[in-house]
Amino acid sequence: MGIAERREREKEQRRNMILDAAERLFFGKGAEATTMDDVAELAELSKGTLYLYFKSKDDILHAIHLRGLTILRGLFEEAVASQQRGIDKVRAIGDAYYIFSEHHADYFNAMTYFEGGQADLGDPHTFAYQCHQCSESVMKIVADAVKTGIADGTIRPELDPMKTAYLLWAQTTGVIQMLGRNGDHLEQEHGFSAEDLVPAMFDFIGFALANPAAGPD
Amino acid sequence: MGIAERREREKEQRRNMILDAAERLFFGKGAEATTMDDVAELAELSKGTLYLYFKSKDDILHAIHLRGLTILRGLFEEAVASQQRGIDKVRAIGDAYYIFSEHHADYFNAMTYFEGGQADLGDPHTFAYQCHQCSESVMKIVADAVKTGIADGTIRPELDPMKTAYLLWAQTTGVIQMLGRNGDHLEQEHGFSAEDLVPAMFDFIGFALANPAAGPD
DNA sequence: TCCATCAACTGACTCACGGTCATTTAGTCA
DNA sequence: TGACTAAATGACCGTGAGTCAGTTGATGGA
Repeated sequence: MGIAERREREKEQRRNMILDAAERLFFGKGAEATTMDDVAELAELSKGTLYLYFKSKDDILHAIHLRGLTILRGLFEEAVASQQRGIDKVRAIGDAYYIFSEHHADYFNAMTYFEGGQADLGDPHTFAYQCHQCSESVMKIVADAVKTGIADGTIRPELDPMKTAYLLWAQTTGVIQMLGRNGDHLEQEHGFSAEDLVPAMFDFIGFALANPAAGPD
Repeated sequence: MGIAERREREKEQRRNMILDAAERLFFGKGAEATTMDDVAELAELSKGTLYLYFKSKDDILHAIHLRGLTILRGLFEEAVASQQRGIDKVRAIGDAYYIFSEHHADYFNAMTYFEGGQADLGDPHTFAYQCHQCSESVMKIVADAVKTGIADGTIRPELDPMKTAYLLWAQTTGVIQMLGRNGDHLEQEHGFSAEDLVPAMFDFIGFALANPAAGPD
């Protein structure tokens, strides 16, 4: 009876073991430098087997991306629940993002990996599609926080919530991405670090969102 | 006498012809989908010859990136010269960036191509190094504009010019990059386009920079 | 005019890697 | 026990970046 279910469970477990192996390698020496043979060896499987569980190397990367997004969504949900005023919710989301960028730096980099690669919407079974869905739901959390802020008067009413959510997301991602690439250089050339820049960015965003008609913080 | 100089000139010309060919292909069907053999064929050279002029495919991409940066720097210099007040200079830079993103969309994408690839500082002969130098000089233009704005009271004095320059750059790049990836999706899913979002972002930045102690715009 | 030199150029080759598929292994059930 | 099928294998393929031993042709001296 339960055989099909057990098989399903085992399949899921194996998929996760492959992901664990891939993660260790990708996070250790970079996704680019890791071959599918490397992953297969660490996972103690043949390369062919990997392709029974994932469509491609990119699919694995998307699966890891999805893990990161899922963690992030959880943090965002907590952040939103922890505050009352809309502007504070957005700020808390920002802080959560920052914490995520420190505690899960590897996921950040994985989430950054995809160059200009268009994810093909088509097949809902790819992890790329699930990533898309998940990041859409993350955007919704941010947009709702902005909406709350507009309703309670703490955020400028002329802002469009969804547009603002995407702006915040893209801006923040851009900064984090830049830090990953140039962080070391910035530190030794200009004397400021990621730990300086990210909070500065959030202050920045606070200024852009705050409704001047509202009372002080 | 002039032979060495002529050789030098011809070498530069040939390098540019290779770049022209590479650009046409990269811009036409994407850098990823273009092979070095494609470039060689269009340039009417053998593949081996390409490697006499460029260290690698990435080196060619960096050279194209450099072309884009050079154009951009010119636009930024004009923008800065066209305004008196610091805040207006920054705004003009933003507009110039936007114009660049429309009129030279291909360069934008090329500039975006580099995933998380650390440019090796080491060799000053690589185009990656020159790109780094050039974007450093672009940052300096932005930082100087911010500095001017702080001096004339139009920009919040507590901002660090260089830090702010990098923030503006990274945020803007993040937004443009996101638009390149998700632009179509945003349009048909949420009903707003790149043409809506980019100006919105600049307004955003205006709010974050403006010195409330200064008079109205 | 002829030859030595050397930079520019060539293209067949290597090698690494993502992805495939015919075949083998092992678990399940009548 | 044998038939059936899902899971796994690893030799193999195609592609594309990068290499290098050899060729070409302009230059400049004798």
